[in-house]
Amino acid sequence: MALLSYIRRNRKLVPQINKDEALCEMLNGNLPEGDTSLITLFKELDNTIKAEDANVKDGALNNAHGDWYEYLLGIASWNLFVSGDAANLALILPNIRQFDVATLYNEEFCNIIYDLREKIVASTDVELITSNPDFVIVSGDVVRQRVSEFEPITELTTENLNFISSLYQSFVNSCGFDDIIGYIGVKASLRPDRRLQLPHEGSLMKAIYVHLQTRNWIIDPKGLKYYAISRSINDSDRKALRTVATHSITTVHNEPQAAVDEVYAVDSLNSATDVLSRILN
Amino acid sequence: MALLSYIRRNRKLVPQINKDEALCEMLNGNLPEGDTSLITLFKELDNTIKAEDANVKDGALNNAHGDWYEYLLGIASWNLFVSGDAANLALILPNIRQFDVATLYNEEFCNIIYDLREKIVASTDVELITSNPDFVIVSGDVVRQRVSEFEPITELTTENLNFISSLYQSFVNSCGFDDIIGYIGVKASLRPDRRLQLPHEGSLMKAIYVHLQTRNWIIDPKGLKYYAISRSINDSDRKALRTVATHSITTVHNEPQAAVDEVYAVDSLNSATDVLSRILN
DNA sequence: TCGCGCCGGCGCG
DNA sequence: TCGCGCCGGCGCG
Repeated sequence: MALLSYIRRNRKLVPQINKDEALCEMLNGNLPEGDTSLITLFKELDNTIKAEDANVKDGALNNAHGDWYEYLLGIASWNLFVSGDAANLALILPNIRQFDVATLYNEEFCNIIYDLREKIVASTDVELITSNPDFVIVSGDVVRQRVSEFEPITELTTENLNFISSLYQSFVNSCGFDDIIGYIGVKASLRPDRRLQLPHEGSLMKAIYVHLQTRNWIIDPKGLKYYAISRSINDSDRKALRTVATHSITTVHNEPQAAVDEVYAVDSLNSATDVLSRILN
Repeated sequence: MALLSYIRRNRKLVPQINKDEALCEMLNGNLPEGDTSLITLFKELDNTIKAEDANVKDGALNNAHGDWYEYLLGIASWNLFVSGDAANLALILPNIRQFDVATLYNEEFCNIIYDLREKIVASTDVELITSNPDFVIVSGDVVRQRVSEFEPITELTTENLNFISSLYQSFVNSCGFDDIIGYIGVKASLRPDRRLQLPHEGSLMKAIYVHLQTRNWIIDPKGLKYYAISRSINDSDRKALRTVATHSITTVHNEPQAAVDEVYAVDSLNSATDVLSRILN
């Protein structure tokens, strides 16, 4: 069937979803309505895919949900910045094998991070490992320095999805200490085990930031923010995400600091815009 | 079919696996051979179950694998202690809603942990949350104080599974500072995201321990160990699990300390015995 | 080929 | 009822 261009079959005839094409084709190139529930929408898209090919595994849909959710948030962030209603921009990041987030900093700070990693490994065989955050928040200043065209995204096309997911490349080696405002951990859904990946990531990013600050005698820094966004969040999630960044509780000198600064439920493009205007201003 | 006592159907006719019974019945009450690969074994058990009822979902099997793996490690630990070849005992822990690990400590230390949690929450609305570790390692001394019968487990029965998974109850309020030697994070398999739950847990348990030590002026403490065990471990897993406990890198005074002290691949009862004799001695 | 980071569907108390 | 903590099956570079 020609319509099924977003489901392919590999050499073993296992169906494989092309995540970008699937989203664009099923939505006919249109962004979801502003108030459409993404929980509902993704279930409908799942049903469409399963109706096309019942052999599609749940794991494939799980995988797609993660990207779809990031794409829609990435578009909301871009459009908000283009409209002039956001001071800063949230950028989708690829995985850590594809991109080292430290290289967003200019050479000076990037080298300090390299140096920190090396020294820690060399002295004690201990590492500073977390997954790449889903989004990085960069300052509007650096965005205007590095990007020249600011057109809103009004259509869901694979070109547009490719644009927002590779935008980060424009910012390599271009951020000063204050140009990386923070990160966002994004999950389509939470579980009591998986949600702890967020405080881990927040803790590590903040510990590295504190180290940068110390090494450079930066007095009274702005601080690094780490936010979490999911389609649905309950009270236990909120409580767990208030977990302390452990580097801040061993001495009495510092106030204990949360690993995740704020947690937001975002289940539609409208709420994405609302939440991002709070985070990005 | 009468044989299917370990697959039940709820009111909506959805099949449900009784995890304990399933393991015992499928293995006919026998422990796996010492050199049987658990990866292979679990796949065979999955196939048996799916052959009985094709509607069993992968999620149900995932859930069962976690328990089966813990049961077998719990039995190996018990038998090792009973045989006299282990100084300490690793106990299966339930989830955090069912049991607060802090209550394993005697009243004095338990109250300090309560106090720490309260003060942190009251002062800064920040929490100290992680999932319960899968296993706690308690000293042989306290085991001999609290348990009177030491029979090896030679059969897989639901009674025996119930025994090893509720043994922890014997140790409530009975551990001094040095009687909780450490914890073990156990996962049947790892993924690059899920494996980070282990350093998070290790980091938090160690930060709490350091706090106990500080509050009690304990000089030169033994330290708290956090181990990780999985059926299969690759180089990236090992590297990620060497991630630093972040509380140990903010000051120059302490040596950076790993959140996870050692990582072991355990894919058979024999290797379980080998690894546990290293951890528990 | 494999490492990354994705997430839903559990059994149980 | 729901919170806990379980984990495999992805699409992609």
